[in-house]
Amino acid sequence: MPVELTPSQALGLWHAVSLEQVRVDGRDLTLRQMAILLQIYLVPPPHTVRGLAMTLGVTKPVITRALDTMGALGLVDRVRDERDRRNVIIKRTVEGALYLEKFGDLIINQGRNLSL
Amino acid sequence: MPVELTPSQALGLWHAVSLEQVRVDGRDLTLRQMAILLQIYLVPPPHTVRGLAMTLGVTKPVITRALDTMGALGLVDRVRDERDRRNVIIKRTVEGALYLEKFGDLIINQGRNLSL
DNA sequence: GCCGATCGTTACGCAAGCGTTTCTTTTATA
DNA sequence: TATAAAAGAAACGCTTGCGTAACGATCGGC
Repeated sequence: MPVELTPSQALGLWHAVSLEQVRVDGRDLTLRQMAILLQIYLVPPPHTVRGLAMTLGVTKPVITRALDTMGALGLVDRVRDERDRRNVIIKRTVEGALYLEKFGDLIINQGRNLSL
Repeated sequence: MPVELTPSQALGLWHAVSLEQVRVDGRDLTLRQMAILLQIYLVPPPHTVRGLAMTLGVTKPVITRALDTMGALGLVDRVRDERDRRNVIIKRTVEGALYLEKFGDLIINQGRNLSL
């Protein structure tokens, strides 16, 4: 089920959502952090630091730091993998799910309000 | 012409675009910078520092710094307003227009590839 | 012409992200 | 069992963005 957008709609949607997100959310996640968060919540687990780093095309410390930040915000959680204790499994949280649910609503509403 | 999206489509679109943008673009504009850039290019001029600050709901130094950064990247330009020399008029650039055109294409393509 | 108001910038100390490198723990292999 | 490899975190110096406060330049009203 593809989404067909005109150039005006595409940029207009991004514009409206970015604007509203800046105005409303004090947290101000970076694009990388947002990409990581969405990857964790939209792609089936398990998620590891190394896996996320490869998917995003960034180094591992970037993922570690992003998880530190978003963990402090309660958006994600980390648990040792007991089957291979070198790994860390990144877990979703209720707060993170709520955050993305609200963000999804924001996108939907701004898309609905587009009048270009 | 509204855009109707399901929650999966909304978050899936944001996910795909963010991911691709992280992988491809080394510039890594913040959400605020992106919102400012889109405001400049999608809303009829003139744009001033104060106006952008009010629209975004942020302080003026935030705008000044964002314009510094994006100006260094060639994405925007600044010109003194000769009618009221206190003002600075923010100008669009060819490079900025190309940047957003490519970004719009990215959104359109990722939307088209959505298969949720 | 003066003086308060407005506009954008700059300065300051601080927090957060970056890339690279090093370290610790754990696992796999010879 | 000794050793190499792998995963994630921590350390390092650096860059960039932040909020607040102060600043110089310019305008408008008296």
